[in-house]
Amino acid sequence: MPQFKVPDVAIQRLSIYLRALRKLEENRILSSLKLAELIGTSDGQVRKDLAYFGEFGIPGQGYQVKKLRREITRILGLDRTWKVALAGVGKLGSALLVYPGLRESGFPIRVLFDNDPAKIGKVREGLRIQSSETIPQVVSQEEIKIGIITTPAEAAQKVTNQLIKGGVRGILNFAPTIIVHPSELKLKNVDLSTNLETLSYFLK
Amino acid sequence: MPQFKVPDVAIQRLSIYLRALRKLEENRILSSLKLAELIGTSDGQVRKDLAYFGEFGIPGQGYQVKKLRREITRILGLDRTWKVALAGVGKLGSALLVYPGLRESGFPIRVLFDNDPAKIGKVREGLRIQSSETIPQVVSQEEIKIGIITTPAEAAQKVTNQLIKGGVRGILNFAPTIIVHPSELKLKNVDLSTNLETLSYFLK
DNA sequence: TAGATTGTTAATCGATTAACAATC
DNA sequence: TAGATTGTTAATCGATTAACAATC
Repeated sequence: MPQFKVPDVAIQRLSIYLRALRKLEENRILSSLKLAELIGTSDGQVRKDLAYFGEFGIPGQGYQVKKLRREITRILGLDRTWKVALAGVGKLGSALLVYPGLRESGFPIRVLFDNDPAKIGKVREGLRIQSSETIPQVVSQEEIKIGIITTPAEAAQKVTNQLIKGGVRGILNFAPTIIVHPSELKLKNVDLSTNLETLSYFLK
Repeated sequence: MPQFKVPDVAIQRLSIYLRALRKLEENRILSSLKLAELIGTSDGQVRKDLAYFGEFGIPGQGYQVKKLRREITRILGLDRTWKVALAGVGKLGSALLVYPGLRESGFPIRVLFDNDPAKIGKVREGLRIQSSETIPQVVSQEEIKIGIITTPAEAAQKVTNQLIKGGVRGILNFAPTIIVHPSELKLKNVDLSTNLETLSYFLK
């Protein structure tokens, strides 16, 4: 593992390389160029991204799919399960809850929070919806490190603070708002309206 | 409007500036530094982003909220409505369909497509689900320029090709797969698993 | 006028691309 | 050995930050 900082975009590409590798025959060998073509980047970019973490290929030959898959899985920390807390069980939250992809990729949702009294106590997918007030205790007790926020924009900041209090270190935020946070927290925003507005600009 | 290329990230920030401006009193004047603080960037960055498109401030004073709001709205092409086609009416697609934010921000979903015979013909939110086979005709007839893809990964490429055939020029893709596309198409990927896997790396 | 803040240029930083010696 | 492809260094490109003259 490198001491220096690896750019965020490089990590994102590792995740995409891994997705491509999963579709390939285990015993196959492929070159950086072939892998690059599969995902629409350059061979140099592939080698550069991998070089941050070590030497995984054979000069003159290429990379063994099985080995590369295993290495990237390890680099990304995907050789384990990360329990997830979901805050905000509205339409979008419910969609994520029943989406099998989360569990399949090792990020099972294990606790649900909402601040609507009408929802608290209800059971969804076998999980009881709990009051947002209890976030710090529950999250800390369950040793959850990742949160997904699907609350309305107004609630996102408070929920973030509570998740942090409970020991969460990474958050995926779907609420369309800027969240103030300490640098120790890794926050990724998934911003629907910003994406659409960017499209609008380019179509104009 | 500038002839040269404006970086994608700058456009994204304009969208975020606009969101902050919408919350402020119309007649207020604020400095680039104040705006920057609201969204967590630097004053220089704000001025640089705006400078791509013109001069909107008063030296020594700052920016009038009302005017800046209007200008950014115009720059992003948000002074109109963009009809949207939704392909894939599963859990995620349904969540987006009932999400009021899309209509409110000027991107109303107007046509639904799915390739599941059990769904075709059903009505959701007043819209009849149509066969994916009819995408080119329907999209072209309705003059739709933006598509949202919430199909399984396997269907995304075909649906993209059909949307392009119908005249769509911008796509927001939620399917976890690489989509091959001509450079005339503006494609934005919203990739849940890549986001989570990036979190995993940083928490490890 | 003095103080504040813009618009813009120059300096810095960081990521991507090109190129090639080393290696199988 | 000849051909292919890696790992890595140097060159290029592009975006961010710093700094300041112009302006209200």
